[in-house]
Amino acid sequence: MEQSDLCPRLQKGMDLIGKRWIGLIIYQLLAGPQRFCAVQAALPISGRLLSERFKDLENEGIVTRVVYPEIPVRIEYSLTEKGRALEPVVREIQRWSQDWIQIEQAVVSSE
Amino acid sequence: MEQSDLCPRLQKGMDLIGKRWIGLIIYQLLAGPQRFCAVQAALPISGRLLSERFKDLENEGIVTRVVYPEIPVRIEYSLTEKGRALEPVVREIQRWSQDWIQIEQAVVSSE
DNA sequence: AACCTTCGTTACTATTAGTAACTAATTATA
DNA sequence: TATAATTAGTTACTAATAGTAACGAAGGTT
Repeated sequence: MEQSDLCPRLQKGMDLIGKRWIGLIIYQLLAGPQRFCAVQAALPISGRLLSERFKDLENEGIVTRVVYPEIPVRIEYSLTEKGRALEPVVREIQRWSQDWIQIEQAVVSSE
Repeated sequence: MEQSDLCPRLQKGMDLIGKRWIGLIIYQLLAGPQRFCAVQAALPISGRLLSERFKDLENEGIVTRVVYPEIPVRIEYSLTEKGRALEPVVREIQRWSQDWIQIEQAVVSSE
């Protein structure tokens, strides 16, 4: 494993979106800032991993975390400009999925 | 982990491209049909995983595997129509990476 | 006091990734 | 004839990541 002239930026970008849950988390946040439990409710992801992913995304400058010291504390996650710039990527994945992925229906009986 | 009304197609699509190496393998094959060792030489991926990923991609109908019984056997992997349809996704990831990812340069000294 | 909510963390198991050595078929080289 | 080389993998093993479940802290409510 010692190559190559592969563009290191593309490599980093692919590593980022080629990581479980990242795409769907960004898709969720494209709908607007959301709190932890809202994202968790929208996706089949556990709290442990969501917490880990939010930290990664903060470190990458894709997501910001804002604390509102309210009744029970409210913490909102939202996309930065860098994060919103991923919208075309998500849109293209969405389009491809609609065009090329079919859902297999459970068939009860053909009688 | 029991939700939601998330589109199952998008979920499947995200699962697919949100898997390590998949994006870069497709990026490589967009340059044209290639043999196993060429893809391996172009990416920092081991034979074991590349073999596994090609099998997955064949099962998904994204890649086809053609055997040419030549001098040493030649086996070429290429994208199907479904695979080529991922080009816009790859292009958008490429564009985003160019725009938003910077490479940290190693600095020897500032003297 | 006992319980609820939100936003996590900790501890543990299961799955996936990475590394290295090996195989089979054929061909080239010493 | 043995030795090595190439292609396309596989096998065996270790390391890293994901998934599950239970717990914790900081408040508020009953």
